[in-house]
Amino acid sequence: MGIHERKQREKEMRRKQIMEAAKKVFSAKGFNRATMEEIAGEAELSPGTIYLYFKNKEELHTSLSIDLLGYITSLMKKIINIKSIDAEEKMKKLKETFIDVYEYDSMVLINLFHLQSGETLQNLSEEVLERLKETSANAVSAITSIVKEGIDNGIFVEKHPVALADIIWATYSGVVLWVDSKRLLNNEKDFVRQTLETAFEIMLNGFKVKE
Amino acid sequence: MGIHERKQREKEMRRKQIMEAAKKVFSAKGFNRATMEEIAGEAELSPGTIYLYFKNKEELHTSLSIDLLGYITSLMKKIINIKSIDAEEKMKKLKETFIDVYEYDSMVLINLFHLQSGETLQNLSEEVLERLKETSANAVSAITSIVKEGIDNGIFVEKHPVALADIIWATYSGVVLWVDSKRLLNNEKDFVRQTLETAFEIMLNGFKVKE
Amino acid sequence: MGIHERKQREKEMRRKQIMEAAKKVFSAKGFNRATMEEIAGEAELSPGTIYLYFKNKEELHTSLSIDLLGYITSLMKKIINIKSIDAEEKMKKLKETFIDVYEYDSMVLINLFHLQSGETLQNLSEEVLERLKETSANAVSAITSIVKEGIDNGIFVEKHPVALADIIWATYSGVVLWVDSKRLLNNEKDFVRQTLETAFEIMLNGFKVKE
Amino acid sequence: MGIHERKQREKEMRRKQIMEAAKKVFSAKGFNRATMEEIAGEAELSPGTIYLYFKNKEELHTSLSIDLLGYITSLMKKIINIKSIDAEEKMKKLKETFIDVYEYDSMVLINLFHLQSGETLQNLSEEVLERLKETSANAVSAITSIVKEGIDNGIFVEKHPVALADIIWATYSGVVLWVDSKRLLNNEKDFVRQTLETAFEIMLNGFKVKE
DNA sequence: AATGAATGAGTTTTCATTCAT
DNA sequence: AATGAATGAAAACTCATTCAT
Repeated sequence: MGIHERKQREKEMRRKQIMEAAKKVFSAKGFNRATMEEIAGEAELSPGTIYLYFKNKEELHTSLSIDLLGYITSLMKKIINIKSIDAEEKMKKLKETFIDVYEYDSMVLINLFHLQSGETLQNLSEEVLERLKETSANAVSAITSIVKEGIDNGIFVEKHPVALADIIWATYSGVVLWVDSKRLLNNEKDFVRQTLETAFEIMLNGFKVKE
Repeated sequence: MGIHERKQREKEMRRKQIMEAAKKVFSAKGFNRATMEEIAGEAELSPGTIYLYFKNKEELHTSLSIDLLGYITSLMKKIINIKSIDAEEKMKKLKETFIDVYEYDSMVLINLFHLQSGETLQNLSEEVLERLKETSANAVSAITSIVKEGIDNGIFVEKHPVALADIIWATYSGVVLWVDSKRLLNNEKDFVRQTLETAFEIMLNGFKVKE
Repeated sequence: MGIHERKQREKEMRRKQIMEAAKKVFSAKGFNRATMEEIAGEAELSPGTIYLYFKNKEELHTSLSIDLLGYITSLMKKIINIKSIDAEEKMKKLKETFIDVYEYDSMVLINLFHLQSGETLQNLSEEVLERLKETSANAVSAITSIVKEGIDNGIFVEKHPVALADIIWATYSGVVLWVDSKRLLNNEKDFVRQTLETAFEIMLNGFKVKE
Repeated sequence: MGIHERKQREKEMRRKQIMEAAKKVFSAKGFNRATMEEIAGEAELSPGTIYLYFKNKEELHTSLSIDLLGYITSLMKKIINIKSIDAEEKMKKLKETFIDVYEYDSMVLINLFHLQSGETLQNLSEEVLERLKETSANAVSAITSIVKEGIDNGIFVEKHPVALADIIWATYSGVVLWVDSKRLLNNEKDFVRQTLETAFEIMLNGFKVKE
């Protein structure tokens, strides 16, 4: 391993370290009330250092989302590549993946869905926006390919695959946000898992061609 | 009309006037970048006056959402009370209402769905939080009653009515936010209408008991 | 009683009513955190009405002090006029009066002594300042006359009567403020009475010519 | 000198620089009319910087008082430690010290005595309040030790030493405030020095056991 | 590369006071 | 005389970001 590679790797580790700290603080305080100083403290670095790795607060925040989005997409790609099961089975696995991700990192997932806001998007740099678009498009296209397979095989109703993929994704984000807000408003238990289960069951049922 | 009633009415009009101005400014700038001074200017009032009618910026913002939520609920109640149609028809009308509301006031609707965030909820006064909870519960209970009718009549699958109502609402908010963010990210056209159409069609299909 | 006199009397009563309310609120909140609106509420009047009777907040506050100062002076004058006792006895009665006043209305008395601050004095109108000066001078002159009698009769040491009167007054205010602050700082019991007793005893002892 | 020590020293100097500026502005304008911006300007710093060193306006103000109080106490401790003189002589030196301090920094001294107000005390942080209590207790205890010596040696009357110390301190603050207010009210000359001289003479006379 | 002290623009909010009714 | 809605100036304070070291 050359000296350059080691430097590169160290740099990458420092980035992760900052993101890990940011995740904690954003989760605890929300975007507005989290301060760069606190994130720096959590990462055991100085505020100035964070700016060597991230252009600004907004982009640090968005980076967390992009990361998670990429991770979800990678999981979905694995599902797509399974040869032995059909689209309906893949949809079921998709549902399970969604639930796993929620349970693994609910706060960042919630942030990710909140990112879908004009106010936030307008403040991002061209570059990060580009990365976000790309990662987002990848996620949708992964879902799309599953849906397409279902339509091609005559299992799913004939709707445009992208439209169906959007609906899957929208339902995912909608359920996560909605049930979370019910939890906050009414001190209810966390019903995201059950609600996602039901939502995807209904959706899958709705997708299927009726004989 | 007594003097007291006139005063009361004037007061109510002033509130509306402020909310109208706030709606404009929040829509144009988003919550954070909107300033109370600008809202005051838009309402042709002084900043101090706003504070006679709303405790703070957060609550002014939330009031817009509560209002819209109450409006949606009132529309849903009308649908519920139609005697001549069954639950499936009512669901279709619900979808149409949702689309109408989106087209009538998309910005406030988007705000409403963004309200579902811990950061925002934590800053509200007990009183406004209570009003929000109540209005929100009313909305869900309206949907629930339609769903319940469908289940009772053997048209819809036997799932808990509240769960299904949550899914309807979550899908509504998810689609609105998701398609809006796609529009912002990719400069796409506004596909909310079509996507809602499809989403509700799929959902309705998924709700129905198969013979 | 003519109509004019009745009006006059009503006006005076309204003033008292406002001052009574102001006393409560200033005592509870301190000058800065007391608001005119709260005082108005306490007096069951509107804010505007207060301004018909007092030029501004500062003067309303000062009026309370002037009133109390005038009351103390009237008590002192009674003592002066007692023919049957000598200056030493009068000093003792003075001490008792001071203690009584403290116990009757400690908050206003504390305010009165805090009034001795450049910041406050600079904001008063010429007229109220004049009344304050006059009332204050009356108070000192009452004490002075007792001291003078003592010096003239050879009971008290030969110091200038005004200087001694100042010291009496300063000690009174100093003890009241100091012991009150100790009470606030250390949650001590209220030792003003005992401390005043001792202070005046020491002072009287110090005043007396030694044989 | 290590790098850490130099940093520490620089930090301390910056604090002093801010306090020096604050002293000027508070003296000229009084607490309420002084603005943080003006203090910052006077210190040739930005407003934000002040908040790196002092939590808020209130605490910056109180810090000035605590400093002076600590200084007075250190002077008193020196007096206590003089072996060659008795309590009566020490009391005389105490008086001189009090006068010196007044002449050295009358505005801060006046502020210090005004600090004795519930309104102010209630806004301080636990930490600063603690420091104030401690410094204040030290001051009283210094005086107490002188008084105690006098009582033990049979020179002073048998009163409780703390009570006598309170009276000394109360008289000091009372005279300073009272004479200052007379100066403001009546444009009189500054008679604090003379009045303090007389007050302490009287008090000392009063303290002494009569043969 | 890392630091962290300093910046200073920017905004909410308060409340004494006024004045049309 | 009384009201009380409206005013609007005024200021404390925060915190993302910079840059000299």
